[in-house]
Parts: sequence; C-alpha cells; structure tokens
Amino acid sequence: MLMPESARDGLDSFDLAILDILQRDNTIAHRIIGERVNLSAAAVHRRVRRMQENGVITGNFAVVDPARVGQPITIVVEVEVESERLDLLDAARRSFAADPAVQQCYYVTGDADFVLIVTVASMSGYDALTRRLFFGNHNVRRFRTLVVMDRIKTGLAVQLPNPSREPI
Amino acid sequence: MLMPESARDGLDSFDLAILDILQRDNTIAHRIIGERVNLSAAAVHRRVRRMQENGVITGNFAVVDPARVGQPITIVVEVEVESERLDLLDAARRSFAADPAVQQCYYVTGDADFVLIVTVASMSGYDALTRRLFFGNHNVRRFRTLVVMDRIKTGLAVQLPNPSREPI
DNA sequence: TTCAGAATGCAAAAAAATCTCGATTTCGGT
DNA sequence: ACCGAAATCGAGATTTTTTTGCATTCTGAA
Repeated sequence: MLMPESARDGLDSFDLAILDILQRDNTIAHRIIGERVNLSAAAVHRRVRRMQENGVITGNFAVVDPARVGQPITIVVEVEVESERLDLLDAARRSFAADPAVQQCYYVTGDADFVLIVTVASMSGYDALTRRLFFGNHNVRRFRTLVVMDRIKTGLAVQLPNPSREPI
Repeated sequence: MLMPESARDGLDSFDLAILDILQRDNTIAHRIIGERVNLSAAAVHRRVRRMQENGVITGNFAVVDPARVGQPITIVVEVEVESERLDLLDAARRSFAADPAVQQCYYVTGDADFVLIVTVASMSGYDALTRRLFFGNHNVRRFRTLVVMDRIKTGLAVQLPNPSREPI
C-alpha cells in the first residue's frame, strides 16, 4: 500500500538543505534558495508549504533584541515544587506559560522541576515576577535565580542530520 | 539639536505594534500589518527596514520542530568551571557556542557558571556531547544534567512595553 | 508662528510568491 | 528488468507583495 506522498513525514536531502537555510534566515527568496539547493523556486515553495502544514516548521518569527525594548535583564530560574500532584503541576505549568515575561519554560527531571528563562526590565521587575509566579503559588517550594551576565548564544536552530539520500 | 530620525533609536507605538506582530509571525504581508496598526504598507516597510538596520530586529527565522529532524531530546545543563581566568572562560564560551548541538548558552552568576540548552538525538548522543564539551575541557569542574520532559514554552519573544505615546 | 527635517500616503515599478499544466521522475509490485 | 500509478518537477502565467519616487503632511525647536 502506497501512502499518499502529500502526507508523508520523511524529509529528504532537499528538505534538509532548505531547512538549513530557513533556520538561519527565512527572508531569502525561494528563487535564491532554489539556486543553492538545485531546485526551481516552485519546488522550493511546495516543499516549504508542506513542511509548514506537516508541522516540521513550527513558525516564522522576527527576533527582537530584548535590551532594545526595555528588557535588558535575562534570568534563568530553577523552580522546585512541593507536590508532584498532577493538577498542581498543571496549574504551575499554566501560570508559567501564560506569563509574558517567561520566554521559555521546561519541565525537567532531576533536582529541579522547572527551568524558566525570563526577561525583565529591572531587578525590581524580577522581584515582582517572583511574587507573581513563585510566592503567589503555594506549590512552589523554592527557586534558584541565575542572573545572566552574557547571552553567549541564543536561538532555536536545531542540528540537522547529515543530508543522506534517504528520507528520515 | 535634532538627531537625524533615520539614526534614532527610540521606538514609538507604531514600531512596538509592528514588532508585536512580527514576533509572532513574520510572514504576514505589510499591507495586512498596515491595516492593523493604521499605517500604509510602505510606512510599515520603512519602519521594519529601519529596525533591522538598527539592530532592534536581530533576525528572521523559521523554527523547526527538533523531534521531526531526529533531535527528540532537549537537555538543560549547568556547568561549573574550575578557574574563572578570563582566557579559560573564553575558551569554554567559544567551544560551547561553536557546537551545533548547543542551541543556547548563557553565562550566569550564582552556583553555576554556564547554562546550556542542548538538543540531541539520544542519550548516547548526549554522552558524546559531555565528552566533547565537558570531559574534554579540563576547566570544567562539574556539570548538572536536567533532562527536559516537556517543552512547555519555547520561543524568543520578548515582552514589549505598553505602547505609550512617547518613544522609548 | 515659522521653518527644516522627518515621516506619511499614493502610485508605479520591480521582485517575489503562488498557481497551472504538461512532462519527468520515483517507487512499489510483478 | 519492466510497468503503471502517484508524486514531483520546471517553465511560464498570474497574483500579490515589496520597494521606490515624489508631493504632502506632520513634528519639534527656535
């Protein structure tokens, strides 16, 4: 039985080459991408659209320098909860995710339970955040604050597999 | 004395409204953005270009789902160094930044020195990474591994100030 | 109030994205 | 190795967006 190709999940070397470009800069014209990967612009366009519909590409974003919009401080926070009861974890999860100061939130194994990356305008802004998210939540046992002195590398780019002949 | 506007740094409420849209989706046509913020497409375009030249917008990226390209595991690593000698710190910084498995790297105050966010294909891939980056670097005293069970929120969007009348 | 620089909207030009369609390639089954 | 269905391709037509030029309007300082 043949799976309809339009629904297929695998990525071939063309797809990977295209992703590699778009991860770095999604404003490059399809015609240029086509020249680099040896496809027509139409073919590039079809592949990009499919990867978006497929969910391989999850979004297209402009990245803003936090310092230039009044959020010069980045902080990593490790949060430990009291109880791992599912409903309580979920409540914490939701409150972290909903806060606009929280850029990223990970639920992790190990000593900590959550790792948050937040941006704030000032330390008093961070103080307000701790009240809002941590002191205001009785399920938060403790949290550890790691103030970022240098954002050495930021981004969401993922390492792509070696472009082999076979789809993944 | 009037500073040439083309070099000015401040963002007015139009700029902020535009950033707010582009942070979520930078594929929206300028005509549509213009309708939403009450500007012509040309004005939107000029503002976007200026913010890119200014460095307010640092990049435009497509985001790829790591799991769909063979990197299903995300790990947060805290790294503690032996010596804070500048040249040694710099060497560590560079090796972390250069590794394609390292998505993000922060230099932080507190117990840890670096916080890394890495994506890997498997735990043995992570093992290889620890050899490469940590055991292979004698300045790394110890590292703590926090395996991500749920990527609750990811992204690089920044909270924007209240669109007031005055430029920032 | 006046003035100069800056930003705007409109309209045209240039470029890019999107669509169509016939030709080609790929792929599984025989 | 061969065949046929299905997917993909490239080229060109079409639509849409981006970009530029220009006259006008806005804004802030004197």
